[in-house]
Amino acid sequence: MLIFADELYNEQEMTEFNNFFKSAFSVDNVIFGFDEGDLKVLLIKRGAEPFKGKWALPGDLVYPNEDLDAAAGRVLEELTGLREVYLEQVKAFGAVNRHPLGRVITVAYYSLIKINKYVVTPASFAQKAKWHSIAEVNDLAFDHNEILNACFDRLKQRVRTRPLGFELLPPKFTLTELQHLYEAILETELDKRNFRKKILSMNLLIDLDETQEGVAHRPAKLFEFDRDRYEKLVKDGFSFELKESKRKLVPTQS
Amino acid sequence: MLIFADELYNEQEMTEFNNFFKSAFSVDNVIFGFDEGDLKVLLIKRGAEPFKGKWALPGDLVYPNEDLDAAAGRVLEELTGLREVYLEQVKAFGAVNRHPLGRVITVAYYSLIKINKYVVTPASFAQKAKWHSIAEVNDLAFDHNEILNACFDRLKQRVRTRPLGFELLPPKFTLTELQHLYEAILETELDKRNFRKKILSMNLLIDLDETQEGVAHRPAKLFEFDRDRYEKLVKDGFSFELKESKRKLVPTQS
DNA sequence: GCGGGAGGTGTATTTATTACACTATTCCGG
DNA sequence: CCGGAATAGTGTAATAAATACACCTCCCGC
Repeated sequence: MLIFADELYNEQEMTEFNNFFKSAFSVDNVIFGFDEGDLKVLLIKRGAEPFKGKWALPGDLVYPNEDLDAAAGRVLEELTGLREVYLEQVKAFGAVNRHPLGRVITVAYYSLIKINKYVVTPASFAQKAKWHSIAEVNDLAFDHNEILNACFDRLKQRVRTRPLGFELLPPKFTLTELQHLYEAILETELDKRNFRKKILSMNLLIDLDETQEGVAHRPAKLFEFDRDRYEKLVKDGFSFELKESKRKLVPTQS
Repeated sequence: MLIFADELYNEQEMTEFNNFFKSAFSVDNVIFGFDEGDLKVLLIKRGAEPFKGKWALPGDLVYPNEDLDAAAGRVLEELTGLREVYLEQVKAFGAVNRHPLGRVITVAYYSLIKINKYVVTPASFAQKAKWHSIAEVNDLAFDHNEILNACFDRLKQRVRTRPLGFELLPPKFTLTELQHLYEAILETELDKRNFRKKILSMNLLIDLDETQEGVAHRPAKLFEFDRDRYEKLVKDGFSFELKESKRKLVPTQS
């Protein structure tokens, strides 16, 4: 059977196809948070087969009248109560045998949330949700390790070129906290002076003229992300797009 | 009905789900080629409703026992006869109404082929396949404009950081041809001297000590992509990964 | 042999990245 | 109230990368 081109997508083919081929699509959401200097991911312990007892990414089948992005947002909201957070699709995973019970293609998303805003939801599954340090995650259900890695890689890439870090921090933060966040995401150490120079040169931080309280040392200044200015820059066509320095294959245009 | 977490993915739910919700998934493939100084994309004229007579990306439903990537490869091979070409998944498109006849989630891929290797296949649909200059594509069927744009953006991004251009050129090429290719992909002009300096500093080109023939001017030297060296570099952990220069948010590590 | 046409080449300037170490401020305990 | 612990905060010099820019070369065909 060749379904192709002209034949593709006409009604009869589609019905036929559906009749002999049961399938479903789902979304899986890698929910990132940042706490205690560690990048974390929210996992759910499976209470049923397959993979009963294993940790898995939160996910769900996509509803008939639901856009793909909406499904990912719903998973997030049902689990955390949060809406309007940063959410980005990464890619689809569709190996034939990725799901032991049937053919399920899943689309992976990641989201960035302020972990202190996360409230344990009353839903029954919530008690089985738990934050895991990204370094300590191992052996997830299904192909979820692969999905997690893909999402983490995407986050690493994004964070270098767009001011995403702020999505993971409370509204007021210190430069050191911000640096630790970047270090956790990039899995590397950064030079303090260079980091500050770079971040401040973006002009996207508002100096609140406030300082930390309750610390046993010189308190750090607090900053706020200037979302308005960021959005204005983006709207005016200012690009936070990819430029690279070393080993670049093509000269950057001026 | 809440299908979630614990409940998610068990057999009963999946069967139920399938019974009341007919759906399908497909792949669409943006096939890029380069000819006459222009970046081209291979489109198919639809011979049936919906969108009869409109140009569309080649695509197909994913077969039951076929990995997602394999489906994309099959679409490419059926259309062009080519295997083992560069093929990369970009993302999934899953708006509820993206397909007028039902719920179809599609996963977009792009591939890079040497256009002169493309042979018109004997299949019936082949006569309706045609290369279009990317600048002249407009008003495709379904959401295929959006898909094309996403794939083109991804290609632009990739070509800056990985030596992909060679996939689109014949085995032997001149530096000017290579530059024109990059210009077509990046939609910008590049400085000849800087481009050559950069490309040659990669050390991924083999100078064949041959020259063009049959041109009415000084013939250019021919080069070949050093695939072995490239693969060795990748294997040895040399990274062609993203680095950016201007407006970078985080200092690059040494 | 000369005119057309693309091929090929180098340097100086500007900008970005990196490396690097000490002083400042606050809290706390003795 | 003094000293120590702990983190905050700051600048400059060296290196590396990106950019801008113009002329001579070579081959063909007439």
